[in-house]
Amino acid sequence: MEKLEIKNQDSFKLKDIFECGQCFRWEKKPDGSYIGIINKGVLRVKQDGQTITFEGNVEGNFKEIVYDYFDLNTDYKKYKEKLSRVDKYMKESIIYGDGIRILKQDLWETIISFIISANNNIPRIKKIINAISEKYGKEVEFEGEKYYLFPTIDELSKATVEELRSLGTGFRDIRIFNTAKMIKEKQVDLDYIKTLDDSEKIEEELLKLDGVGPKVADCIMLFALKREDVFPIDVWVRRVMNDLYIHNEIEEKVSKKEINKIAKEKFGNLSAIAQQYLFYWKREEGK
DNA sequence: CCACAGGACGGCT
DNA sequence: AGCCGTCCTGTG
Repeated sequence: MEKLEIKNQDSFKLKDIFECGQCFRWEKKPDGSYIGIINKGVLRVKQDGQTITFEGNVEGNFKEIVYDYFDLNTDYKKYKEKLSRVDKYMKESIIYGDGIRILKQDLWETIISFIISANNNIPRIKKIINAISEKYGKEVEFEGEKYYLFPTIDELSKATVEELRSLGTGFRDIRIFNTAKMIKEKQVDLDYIKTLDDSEKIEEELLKLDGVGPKVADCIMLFALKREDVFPIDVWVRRVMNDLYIHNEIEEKVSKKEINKIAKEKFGNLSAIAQQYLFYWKREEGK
């Protein structure tokens, strides 16, 4: 068991990070800490004000993995200062979601997770990902309990469509099956994608995968590849953007094109970060 | 029992 | 290019 303590950490709140809709494998424990299964192992994170404690077992250098996963080398104050100047809405949303950070998650796991997210809600997405991990992933032990890592490409490629369906994936079964196959056979090469600089080129590659449309591609690019210039548009984002900036009487009529244009104008190359604050603010408010 | 919520896709114009 | 019906499961 390894341990790392960080003091004076700003822009870090467990709830904001784990419940802003970016991740599916973190659970809150009765003592307020969170336990998460990342691709390299199991972690527990505790927070006492500005002091954060990470404990766990991971493959590789513990500190490096924690810093990388929690994006601890990025100064969120800079983002927040810049975006607060956009308008009063951004300012308010940043006060609300002050502790948000964008996690840097595993690309393969993020692709499958967000294919599952299509037309789906968070509790069910979590349930499906846990079921898939339990069936195909490696078992690991942490504090005397059993956990299951998200399956590797090879492990998940062994799944049949029928098995995937039985795990509750619904109509997404074939999409997961096809995408796993395409990635295993390197029709879409994840290592190649990681070397790409141009967001448009990355999107083009991701869209080749079955079950990956514009929204899912943007989420993958943001949550696994740290692209700050994307703008994933789901019903909530459309709702927020219409309420704040567009004011169309029929929300469904607002086109993605129009939303993207306004996002570019207002938030520039930080559109993805702005979207996280806005989304979290309005979604929590609407609960 | 029904209505509703949530994106990708394919067939249509 | 844009519109719309369909896909599955959980909730109220």
